Amino acid sequence: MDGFQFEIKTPEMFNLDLMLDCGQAFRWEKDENGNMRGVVSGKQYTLRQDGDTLYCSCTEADFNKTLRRYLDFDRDYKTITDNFGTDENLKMACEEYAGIRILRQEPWETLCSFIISQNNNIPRIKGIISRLCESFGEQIEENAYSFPSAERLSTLTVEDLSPLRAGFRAKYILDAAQRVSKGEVDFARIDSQPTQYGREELVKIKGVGKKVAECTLLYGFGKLDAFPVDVWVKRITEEMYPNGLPECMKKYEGIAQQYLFHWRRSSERFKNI
DNA sequence: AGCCAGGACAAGT
DNA sequence: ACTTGTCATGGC
Repeated sequence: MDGFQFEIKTPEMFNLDLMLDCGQAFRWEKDENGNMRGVVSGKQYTLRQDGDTLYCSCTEADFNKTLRRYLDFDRDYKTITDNFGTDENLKMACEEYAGIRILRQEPWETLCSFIISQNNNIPRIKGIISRLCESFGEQIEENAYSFPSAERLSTLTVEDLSPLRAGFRAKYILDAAQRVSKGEVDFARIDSQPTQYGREELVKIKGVGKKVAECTLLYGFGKLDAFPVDVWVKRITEEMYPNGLPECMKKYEGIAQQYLFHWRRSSERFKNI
């Protein structure tokens, strides 16, 4: 495969396009060659999966340092999802969406992205985040920008953010930027402490409720027991698990959630045909 | 054209 | 403790 510096055999249960475009991250796009292009930790990457080979635009060292962790490359999803198999619903969901992994994004980008996601649709979420990076991030290539730091955003006003057209969320972004850059919300501590600590800390930010907090903990801190409940997951818990989540989800509620979310959502579209 | 979007918050029972 | 209206904006 030309244009790629490095290739590596993927583990089982690894679907690049699916995991990068399933509502966890909002900055990956398919380029003119059908490759996935996005920015991680201030560097642009182009990736492509053919069967069980992953092609990367970076060196092996760079892959090991950044992407291996970002893509949750070394986790054994086979064992985890096999264990989910004792629950019939979850079993079907895992089969249908096999290959989705939980990304480990940067905490600040994750928090900020999911603040923007509230009461919003994915195409528009992407647009707002894209304008945020173009306006206040650093240009790293011709058409690629880093995600602006909390420190940078903490110096801005809601008027400064008006070009984003983020609506009522602009003031939430600023409150988050200020608290995070001051260290009032301590990411290092959230990272090292149990999930419950992060739940209590993150909701101190204006515009961060339970859902956004759980998403940040799951997709930004790798807390796999975090369990974001949006409208779709709420339907699932009410319809299928009125007496609580099954035992087999324990410690991996967040992974289970990811499969169930897509499964329930696609079954809804099915109704309309 | 209008409904709704991977919610949060404040005010009201 | 639950329910309801409101919040900007624009995708579909």
